[in-house]
Amino acid sequence: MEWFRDRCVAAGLPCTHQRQVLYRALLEATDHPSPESLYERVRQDIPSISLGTVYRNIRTFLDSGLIGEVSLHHGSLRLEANNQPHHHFVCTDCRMMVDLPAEGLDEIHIRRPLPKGFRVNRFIVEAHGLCAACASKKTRR
Amino acid sequence: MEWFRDRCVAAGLPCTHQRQVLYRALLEATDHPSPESLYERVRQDIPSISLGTVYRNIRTFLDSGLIGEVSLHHGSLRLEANNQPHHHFVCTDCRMMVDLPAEGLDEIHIRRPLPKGFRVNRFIVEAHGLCAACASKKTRR
DNA sequence: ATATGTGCAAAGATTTTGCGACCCT
DNA sequence: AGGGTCGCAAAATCTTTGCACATAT
Repeated sequence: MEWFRDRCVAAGLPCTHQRQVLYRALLEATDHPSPESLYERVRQDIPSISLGTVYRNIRTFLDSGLIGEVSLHHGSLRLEANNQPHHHFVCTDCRMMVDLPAEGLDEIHIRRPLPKGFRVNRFIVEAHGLCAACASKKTRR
Repeated sequence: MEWFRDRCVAAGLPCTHQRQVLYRALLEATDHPSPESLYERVRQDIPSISLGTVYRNIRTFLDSGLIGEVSLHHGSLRLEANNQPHHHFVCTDCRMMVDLPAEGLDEIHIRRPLPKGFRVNRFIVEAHGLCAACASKKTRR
């Protein structure tokens, strides 16, 4: 775990005790935890830590690319009436989303069994990248 | 649009003016709108509609399966430290999530060009379905 | 006529932010 | 020593809910 200190230095971040414990909790988690859930785990090591600090460091880690965000649209509900099978392109910068018709990608085949008892109804491909507007914004600087 | 009345009847829902306008706005949208964004659009037809009604009917539509939710984890941030390429299984009932190693699925090939200027960094497959616990809960009744 | 929906406003939940004390380098 | 972080509490967002009146069937 000493390499975490190096990654902090590389990112220009002070390596505080809170950050070490928080990052370790994220490494050990296999369930894509929420901030609240992480807070519970971290409190077992640092009972005095505040939820605000958890949120603040999560944002810091995300901005430095140390961790990833699974829920690209957690900010608010996103809806659709389209019930045809289709996929999505999501811009990781501005979070805009457009449909990709199912014919645009090859069908998906499972090569390994899913966990026991799981039933899949539909495979949705999320193409993560940059939309035209955000891509040109990035190259311009 | 008269068929919307039938779908309401089928779902046991009164077909109010607000619902008709809201549903039409969803049909016409191509951008996976948020509740707030829908509210703006619907207000052009019904200036007196309230944001609460929009939220309430969105929930009603979702529960009846008339529309779909794109953001399965909008409720809160979900994080991961795993930066290996992998996919996700998401339970549409309890929203739990597990990783599926990339080797478990065939590689994804694009057969149609993406919209001009878009850059894809990564394809992530979301397998939507029911986890073991939720699946057995459903069959039991 | 009755059950359900609507508008309004308050409450709940999640996330961000301002402030003074404290820690990392 | 000095800049950034921490804990705390208040503010900002997003969403749900209780209530009295209106609407759909």
